[in-house]
Amino acid sequence: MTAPAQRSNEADQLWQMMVGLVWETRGEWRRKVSEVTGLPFSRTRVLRRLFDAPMTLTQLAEATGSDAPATTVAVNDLETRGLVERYPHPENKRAKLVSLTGAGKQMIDLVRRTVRDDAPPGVHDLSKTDLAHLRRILERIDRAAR
Amino acid sequence: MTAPAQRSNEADQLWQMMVGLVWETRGEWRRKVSEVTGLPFSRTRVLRRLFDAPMTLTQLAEATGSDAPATTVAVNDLETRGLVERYPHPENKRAKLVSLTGAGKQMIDLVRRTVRDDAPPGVHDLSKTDLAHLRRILERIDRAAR
DNA sequence: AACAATAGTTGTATGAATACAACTATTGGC
DNA sequence: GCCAATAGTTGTATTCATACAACTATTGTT
Repeated sequence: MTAPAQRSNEADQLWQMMVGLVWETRGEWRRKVSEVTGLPFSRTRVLRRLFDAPMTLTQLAEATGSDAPATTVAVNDLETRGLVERYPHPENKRAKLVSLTGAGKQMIDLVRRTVRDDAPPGVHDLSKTDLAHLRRILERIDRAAR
Repeated sequence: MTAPAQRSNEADQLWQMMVGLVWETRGEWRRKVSEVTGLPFSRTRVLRRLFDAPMTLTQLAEATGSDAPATTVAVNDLETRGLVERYPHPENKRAKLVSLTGAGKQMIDLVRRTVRDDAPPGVHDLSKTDLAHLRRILERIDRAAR
């Protein structure tokens, strides 16, 4: 028995809804991001992860949900394009740290500035108070996610 | 000038927060859906769109953001698997309507039941009233998105 | 010193998504 | 009846994403 049990509490169920809603609109967005950056989408995923701090290849692989070889290839590509650089890990000669170059950071900024994806109609139709509720709730979730 | 203007109103901004939150966690989800259904992900996208009502191929292509040939292939595949069926459009002999079979509906139910990827901690921590707010709001957005 | 585990690289294979050209069948306007 | 537009199909080519095997270099343990 796979026993679905009833882990289906309100929170998970709502999360599901949210994922579903967002997901439906992602195709377009991905396309735009690729168009603006001139990069395959998986590359920008890597860039995003590096925005806050440098990471080792292994950490990157973990963070992006891909494996080590794929990560190496992605970083090679990004390095060739001058968006990222590798340097030796200070404490572990096996490992390498990957960090964004200035150009890499600019690339992310570019995406954030230009690929504003518009909210679907339903969001625009929300009342002022509902928007306020939504903001408060999302901020709370966001804070907990860090 | 591309004139970004300030369409960046509250709604769009909140939407982007939502996307950001969901996107960061999207990791396993797609994989799980494919695993549970045994279908390429793009197929389940088609199924989802058909859940509410039958559509012509052209409408489907529009709704999924792919082109006509890709849609034909997807529908062929789904039809072979018995998840979907084509029948003639009552008013237009050129067009065909595609609708879910019983098995197709069950497939979507299956996904909804089994692939609930867990809500991040922040969601679980919300108060009862915030959960209620969130549900009401998401339902409203969802209804408008159809 | 020997050995298992970790970190990264290279190469290859496969499946998925996407795009395009070229075709048939039907429709509606003229 | 003629012709452009619409709806769908077939086939092909390309790029992406993903997974795996096999390898080198370093580390830490014993």
